[in-house]
Amino acid sequence: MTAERRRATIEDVASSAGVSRQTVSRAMNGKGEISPATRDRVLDAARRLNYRPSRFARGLVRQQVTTIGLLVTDLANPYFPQLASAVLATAEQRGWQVVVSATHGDADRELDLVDNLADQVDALVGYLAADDDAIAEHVRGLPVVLLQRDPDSTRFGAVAIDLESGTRQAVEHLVGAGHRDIAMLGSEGPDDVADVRRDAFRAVVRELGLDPARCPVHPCAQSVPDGERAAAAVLTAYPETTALFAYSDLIAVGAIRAAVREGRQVPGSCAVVGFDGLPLGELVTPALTTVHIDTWRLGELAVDQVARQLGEDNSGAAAVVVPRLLVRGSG
Amino acid sequence: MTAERRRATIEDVASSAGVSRQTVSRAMNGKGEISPATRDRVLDAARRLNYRPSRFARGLVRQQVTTIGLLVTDLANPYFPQLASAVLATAEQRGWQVVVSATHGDADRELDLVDNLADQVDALVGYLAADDDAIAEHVRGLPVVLLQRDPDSTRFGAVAIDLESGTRQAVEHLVGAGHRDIAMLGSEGPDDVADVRRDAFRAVVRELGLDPARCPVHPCAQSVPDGERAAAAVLTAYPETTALFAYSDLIAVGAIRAAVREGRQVPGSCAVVGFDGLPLGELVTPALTTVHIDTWRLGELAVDQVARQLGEDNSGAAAVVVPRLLVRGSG
DNA sequence: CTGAAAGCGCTTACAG
DNA sequence: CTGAAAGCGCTTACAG
Repeated sequence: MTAERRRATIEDVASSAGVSRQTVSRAMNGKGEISPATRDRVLDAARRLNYRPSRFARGLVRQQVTTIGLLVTDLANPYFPQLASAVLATAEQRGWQVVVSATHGDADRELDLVDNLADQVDALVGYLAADDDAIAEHVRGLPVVLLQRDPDSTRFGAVAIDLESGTRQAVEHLVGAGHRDIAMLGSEGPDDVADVRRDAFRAVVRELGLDPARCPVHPCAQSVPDGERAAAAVLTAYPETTALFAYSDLIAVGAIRAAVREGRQVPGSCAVVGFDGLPLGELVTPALTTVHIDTWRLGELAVDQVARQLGEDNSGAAAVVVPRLLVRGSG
Repeated sequence: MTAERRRATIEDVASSAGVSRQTVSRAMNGKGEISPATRDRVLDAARRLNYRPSRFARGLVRQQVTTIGLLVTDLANPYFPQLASAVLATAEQRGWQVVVSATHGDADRELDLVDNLADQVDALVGYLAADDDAIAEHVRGLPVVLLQRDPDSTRFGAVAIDLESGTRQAVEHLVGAGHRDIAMLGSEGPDDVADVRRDAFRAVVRELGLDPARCPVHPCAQSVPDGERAAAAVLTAYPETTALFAYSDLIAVGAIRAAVREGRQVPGSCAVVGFDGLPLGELVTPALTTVHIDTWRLGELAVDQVARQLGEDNSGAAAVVVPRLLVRGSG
């Protein structure tokens, strides 16, 4: 007799217990209409055979298992764990499962992953770089909630982050502390590429009556070493700079380092303000002043919106997360 | 006409395109044996109806979608993201999906989550506190790989971390630097509760001929503030201590702070060595010297072991991850 | 190249 | 309390 490869089915349990399939079903699902003796006999057989009902057969007949796909760039990026955590918790509360997938920032891969997920889940939540048409083609009617996207910019569900408000809070805070030469670190690319963050910074600079020439914007990738390099470059090119506004905490941590290395006191002779509100901001010295994004709320709102799209719930809520300045030590 | 609630089925597409179900199946699955014209017509109808084949029906008939469940304590704990990331990446390479679930350290919940996952996945990977019998009762024959568990201590699959080797590397390093008064921070509980970490530390202390009385072990929960408190307590109770060996990086970061606050130079008058090798160790000042655990490898090995248990692969590999000391600035 | 039949493993009425 | 029948939505041989 060879080792049993095949998984036990309801039929195996039924014949082993000497009953019909629907009696097995009753026992497994804790329904009434079954004598305790029979139930025990069936449950015993099930245990003995390591019987687990097929999720496919079950899902096919009772249409109520909900699984959502969560697509992030990279879980190892400190921005995502809390968001993912919130999505998991909120989904679990509703009895939903969450399949997680990571694009690693690869735009081509993104749509492949969407394809895979679309086959296996009931809704998709995530960071998608592709445009509406491309997404639509791949999700084929699957409910979608885009993270960190202006709801007006897409026909899919979306949860926005009010970057402009966050930026305003940061810059106002710096201006209130007397700063007039505030450089921004972290625009994504060259000037002719649309960049919400850079635009928000410039708008606020104008709004507050600052001199744009004294508030340069420096491109910078999203990492500590890149922040370090960019900050060093800015402080060299614009030595009169007294404050650095970074568009992510990772960049800001690098900026603190660079400033210190350049002989600046932080925040005394060079304030640094970050953006994100990651826990790691509390570990550096001085602790990072930053615009905190409530990523837990972001995840919650996204799952709520999925629920609405799935028609289980109609409570409306503005799908915008407004960041809040968190003043710690660096600025 | 009310809005269409029901999802389109293969039958809907078939009648809309004027063909039979199996022709739809052929078109959707890109099989041959279909004329281009028919295929286009079917695909058009499918697109129009937002048709996505039911994953349940499909899974039922072709038994080959593999989904694994990953159970962690809490994704927001900095120890888990990289592990989760590795599991996702390794699973994706095999074309597997990953459902993630978090226990939040709640032992009761743990088994509930196992129940849920056991219904929906083909194998389970994770941190489980429950004993073999309890796990067995809930997984009912599901392949299981336990993380950070000695393979000899369980009849399930397991990937171990050689904590003793890591501890030895750390303590030998400190002894090599001249330290004789080395306190350990982070035993889980009182002396009569089994604790691999504490035992390893004491064994190494003895092995290296240190005086156990000069190498006390202080209990401490896994967080920065707790590390701070514990370190302060130790430095007060044993002022001759010149090195702190923390059993996690979070604790170690707190220890650095406490030491600095107590007027110690780190590492000059008080060395600090952590355990885990988290990225955040590079952000603190001085950068944390730590015993690095290759969590990426841990995740890979776990998924490999799942593959073996599912019988898809038989390449054997020792399921042990040996940590490596990473000397940075703090010790 | 296309369709009629059977079956994947369950659950849900419906009889008895 | 228990079982025979039908069906969930697909795919896989098998005819034609």
